[in-house]
Amino acid sequence: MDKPGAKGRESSKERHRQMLIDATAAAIAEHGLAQVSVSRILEKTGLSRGMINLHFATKQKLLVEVARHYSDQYIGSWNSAIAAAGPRPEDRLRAVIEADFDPSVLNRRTMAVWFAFRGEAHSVPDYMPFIDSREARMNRVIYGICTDLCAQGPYPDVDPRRAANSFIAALEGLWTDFHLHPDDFRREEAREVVLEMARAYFPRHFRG
Amino acid sequence: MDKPGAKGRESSKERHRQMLIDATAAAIAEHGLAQVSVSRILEKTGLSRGMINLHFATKQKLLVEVARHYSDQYIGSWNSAIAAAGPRPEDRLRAVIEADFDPSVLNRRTMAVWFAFRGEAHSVPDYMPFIDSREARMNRVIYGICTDLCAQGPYPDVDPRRAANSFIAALEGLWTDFHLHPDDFRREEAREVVLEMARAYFPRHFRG
Amino acid sequence: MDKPGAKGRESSKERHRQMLIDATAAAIAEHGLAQVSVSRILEKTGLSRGMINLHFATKQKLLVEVARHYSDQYIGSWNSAIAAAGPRPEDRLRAVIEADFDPSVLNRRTMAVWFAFRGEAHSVPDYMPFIDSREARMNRVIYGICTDLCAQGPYPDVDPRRAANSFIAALEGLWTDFHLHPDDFRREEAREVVLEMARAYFPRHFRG
Amino acid sequence: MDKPGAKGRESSKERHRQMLIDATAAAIAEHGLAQVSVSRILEKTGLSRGMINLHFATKQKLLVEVARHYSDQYIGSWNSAIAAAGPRPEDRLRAVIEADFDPSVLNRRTMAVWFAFRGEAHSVPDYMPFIDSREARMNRVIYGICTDLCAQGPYPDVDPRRAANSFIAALEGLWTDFHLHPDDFRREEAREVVLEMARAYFPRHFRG
DNA sequence: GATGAATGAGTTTTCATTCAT
DNA sequence: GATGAATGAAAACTCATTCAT
Repeated sequence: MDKPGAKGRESSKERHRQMLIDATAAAIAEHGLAQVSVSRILEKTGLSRGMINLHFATKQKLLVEVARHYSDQYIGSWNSAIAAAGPRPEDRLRAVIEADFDPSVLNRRTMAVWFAFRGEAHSVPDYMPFIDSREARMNRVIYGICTDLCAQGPYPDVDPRRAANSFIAALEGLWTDFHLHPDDFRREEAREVVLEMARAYFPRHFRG
Repeated sequence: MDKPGAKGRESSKERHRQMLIDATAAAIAEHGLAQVSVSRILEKTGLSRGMINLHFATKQKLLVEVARHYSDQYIGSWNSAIAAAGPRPEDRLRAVIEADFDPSVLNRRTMAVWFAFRGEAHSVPDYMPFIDSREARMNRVIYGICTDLCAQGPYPDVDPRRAANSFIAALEGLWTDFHLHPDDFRREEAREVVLEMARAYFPRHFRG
Repeated sequence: MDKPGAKGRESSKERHRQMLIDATAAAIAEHGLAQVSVSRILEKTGLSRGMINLHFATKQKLLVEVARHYSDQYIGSWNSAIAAAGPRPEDRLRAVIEADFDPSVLNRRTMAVWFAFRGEAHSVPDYMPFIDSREARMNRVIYGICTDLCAQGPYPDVDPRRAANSFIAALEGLWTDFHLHPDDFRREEAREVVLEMARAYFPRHFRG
Repeated sequence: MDKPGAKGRESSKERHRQMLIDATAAAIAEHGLAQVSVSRILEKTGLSRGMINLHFATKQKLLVEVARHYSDQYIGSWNSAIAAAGPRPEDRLRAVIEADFDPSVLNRRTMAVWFAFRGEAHSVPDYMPFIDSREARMNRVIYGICTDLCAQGPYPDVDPRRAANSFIAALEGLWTDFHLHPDDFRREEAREVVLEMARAYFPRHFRG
């Protein structure tokens, strides 16, 4: 169908694209978004100067693709985790916590990228969709879980909306903690913190 | 003691310094840290080109002073809130929550500055002390509160360390929420979210 | 072996590099080293602003390359002159004198460059090697010549070390004379001055 | 005649003037003429920023005054040396040599200043008179000495004009040697080099 | 598709000079 | 006379982008 060699070229194109996205994330983690330059990205790849403009037209569009890439990856692993968890709300909450602290997501580079784009989200609106996607998804799923838990209660004093918000905020805050102090962060302890929150709100579901 | 006129000059010097810090914060909020340039800062002040280098030597040092300024301000208002709260742990926790959601701290510009510097904290280590100061203070105070509450319990299922971490994380996460969606943020509701957490952990202190 | 077109690009790169070195020397001669600016260099070439940083990274490194260039050129013509002179010390001394007063070396621009870098040699140590190379070479060769002449003497009153130093100093001093008063300088007369010195020290070799 | 205190002010004015000239020379020696800035001069004196413009109107005029100062000083010590030497040409030549190698003249700072201004002499014509003054004076005096020596000869092979030029050039060249390698320079040996030249030209006067 | 030399707008910084105090 | 904050032109350098090869 394609000309001979076309597939090889196609895949080298895709490979270059991916190299550039990885190198950009690395450069953000190493130098900070404000100090990322085309040269710094390229020196991590060995590719030629024109490459970014060839594949992404502008540096700014490459940055947007980086945001998209990490967002997609996060959403993907989240979806898998939820899908694998089964229907019980307590299992789903555990899955969500697990997913958020998984090293494939919660690692230095990913957090560096995530926090970098958040810092600029208002001034570069192109980044917003990829930041929002996390928030939206989380909101929906965790609110659903809390509603289910309350329904199975009785937890007369728990408002599912507020409980959901506190879980979301705590997960968010623990990411921040990791980002700022990755060396002191204890992943298992962080999970326990959120599970203990769950126990405080929903003792019947999380042992009581 | 001063030469005549020295006072007028002195105070205008200090005024200009402050103008530059304010303008820089405004520029960060408006354009993002990566897009802040000397020109953009100055056009907000009407001051002359050499001014930043005269007062701060370099743009980078001005940025550090901005970080310092917002950190100092935050710590100051926190300290006042705690000091005013009296000894009871439940009052102190309420004061802390109140302080963190006070519009003098939780507003667009301050959050923009806060999140901007966090994004670069690893690549520009000069920012770290001013970011860390918040974490350290919070940790100490909130852990103290939780310890007191547990001591006055009985809350056999609550670990004060973990409870403290979840409060810290939730406060942090709600700041993030404000930063990303200031238009949707409901300040009063956010306070309620944290108070409901408090009620879940410490029902006897926060009414049950 | 090269990609098509690479050769054309390559050679134009080298040509631009050379243009910048030439233009810098011209600017030094015209404005003085202290007044040489990137703009002044570029306006002599018609090249674009980024060119100096592209080819030399910094203006300072370009200046070092200018020093290297003139040093290399001087050493080269000196070596040829010595090589062509044959073994007899009187011929070699004549060749050395000839080389030092040759218009390819002793001309306004070259002297301007030479004296400019000497003026800064202590404060910009990068210049030193290129200034020293002249001194070292001269010392070695002229001392050798004087030793040979003395050996073929008898010149009981001549110390070859001192004679060599006086020739070196005189050649140096006549360069200075040219540099300061190029319009009054008489090249042929300058040669005669040194030859008469030679005759005073070594009458048997330089006719008596 | 003056108001009381006027003399004190007068002399403080003169003292400041002199401090600035000294500091400028020090800055030239330390940083090179091209790197001398008003700030660098002032930080050596502790004087206030406006001082240079107050005393010399512009930095450029201060530099000219530095050139004048060192020229005046050189000419002065030369004149004393000649005046003290008596009428005999061989004594006068000895005095001239002595004067040129005297540490009050031949020292790092003075040479740094001297060579710095020479480097810029063509591009800043204001420096020229102070550089030329040395050449002119030397020429006249040394030519006179050589003429006298020849007249008292017989030195049938010596042309007094050329002999004079070679002495001037050698003195010049030995200054250059000192400037470039002050650590290796042996003052006494340098004097001997010139005296041996004298002996070669004028054996009857300089013992043979 | 790929390269990397070239461009030039825009950046930060320096610095001689001015001038209100 | 003396001060030093302020100015703004000009400096060096950075860098995303272009485009001939």
